[in-house]
Amino acid sequence: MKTTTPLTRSREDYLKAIHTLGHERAATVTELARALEVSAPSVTNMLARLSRENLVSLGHRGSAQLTAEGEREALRMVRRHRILETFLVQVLGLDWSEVHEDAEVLEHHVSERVLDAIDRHMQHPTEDPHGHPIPDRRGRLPRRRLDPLTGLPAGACAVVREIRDGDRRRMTRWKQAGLVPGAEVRVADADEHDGMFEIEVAGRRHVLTSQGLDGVFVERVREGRAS
Amino acid sequence: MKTTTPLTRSREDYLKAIHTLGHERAATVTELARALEVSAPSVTNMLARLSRENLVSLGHRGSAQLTAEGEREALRMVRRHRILETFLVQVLGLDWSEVHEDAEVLEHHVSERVLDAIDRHMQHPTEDPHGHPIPDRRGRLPRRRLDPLTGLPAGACAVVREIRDGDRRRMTRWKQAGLVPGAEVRVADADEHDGMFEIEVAGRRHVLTSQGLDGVFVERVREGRAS
DNA sequence: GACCGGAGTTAGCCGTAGATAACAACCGAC
DNA sequence: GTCGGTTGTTATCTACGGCTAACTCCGGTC
Repeated sequence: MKTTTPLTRSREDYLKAIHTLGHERAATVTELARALEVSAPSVTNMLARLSRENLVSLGHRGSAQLTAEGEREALRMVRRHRILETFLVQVLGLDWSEVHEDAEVLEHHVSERVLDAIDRHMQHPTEDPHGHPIPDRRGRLPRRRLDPLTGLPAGACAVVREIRDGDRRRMTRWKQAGLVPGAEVRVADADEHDGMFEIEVAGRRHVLTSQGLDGVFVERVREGRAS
Repeated sequence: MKTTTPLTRSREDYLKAIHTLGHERAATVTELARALEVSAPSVTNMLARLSRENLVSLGHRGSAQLTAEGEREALRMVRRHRILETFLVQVLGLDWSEVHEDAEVLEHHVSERVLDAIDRHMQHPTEDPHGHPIPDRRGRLPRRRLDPLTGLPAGACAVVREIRDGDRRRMTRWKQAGLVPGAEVRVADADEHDGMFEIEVAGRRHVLTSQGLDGVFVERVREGRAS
């Protein structure tokens, strides 16, 4: 085993992107280029390096899958990112819709020591402000079964569990509507034809398109407590 | 005025080094090479760039002095560094003898927004854990007149004000001896010939060489309160 | 005033990680 | 089965910020 050189920022970004894109499946060059905002040749190039370094294994038509080691590194980054986001919101009082970019930078530069101190300071949180579970030090992540809010039938009740990082404006809108992790929602009306969605959060009604709700994940609840 | 590209990490390091080396005078290539742990040609090279960008002005034999703009940037980095060190110690509970390296990295990567939040969280501290004053947002720094502890005559009393970042082992030793900002010291004996120094801190006596005390700065106090 | 040594510079190289342009390979449609 | 568009690759270039080797330049000493 060679002396492990610390990963560069770029590598860490690629590994994380492959991880989030490739849940169970492999990530293609084009997907990665879009996700990382680089050109396709740059991706091919970097994938070749990561493959040489045994962090990814290349599949059909250049698609990439993480090796065990790559997966470990990716989860390490996910952990760092989520701890930092939680910190920025809980301790520094920043807004959860705007901390993503900062965490994105800091996750690459905070030392293990400082990260641990931050984690300790917050008493080892298990969820970030968007509701995502934080992997433990060994990279283990509780597997949950969540449904996209837009998949629920009219009348269903659920608790919001995760807001998957998307566009900031959308997140702000959701937040204003009360769609934050932990909130109870009732689907008042779901029209499959035109994609209109009427939901009730904390007693208030909101009408949104199902596109506009893409990224909100919930856990269904049996009985409807909201009216 | 051209659209200001943000400085790179390297440039920020050079500016800071020139600032700390060149108190009133210019910094030479060799000094910078040593301080930044790079080769002399690298320094010449970077100084040429910084000069082109109007951040430093070159003097006799390549020596560098900060321009007004360079000075502003350097003080910006000093401010960031000190705020971060204070944060690491006060909020995260890390040890003041070991936070330097972390602050050194983070000062380049923390966004203005996060830095402000940190500053706010600590209620705008004016001194870092080593006693150094923190420049305000406009880069102003209270000018103080401090004396090196080793410059005091036998019998003199003083309050420790600054510990200038040196070697970690030395800092730890000083800390164990009680030589921290705010501590009162009495010089029990100062032998100019052999450089032996006997000091009294918090009632305990310590014998050190004047070399071993280089970096401790104090403010003299008239009457000796310690016995 | 010649010479030596240290300080600085010049020339040319390396690795990282991007980019574009041009080519190849594959897939689906017809 | 051929064609067109999508997808990926190759070749080559760029910028940054390092490096070494080999020079020049300057300040003193003898």
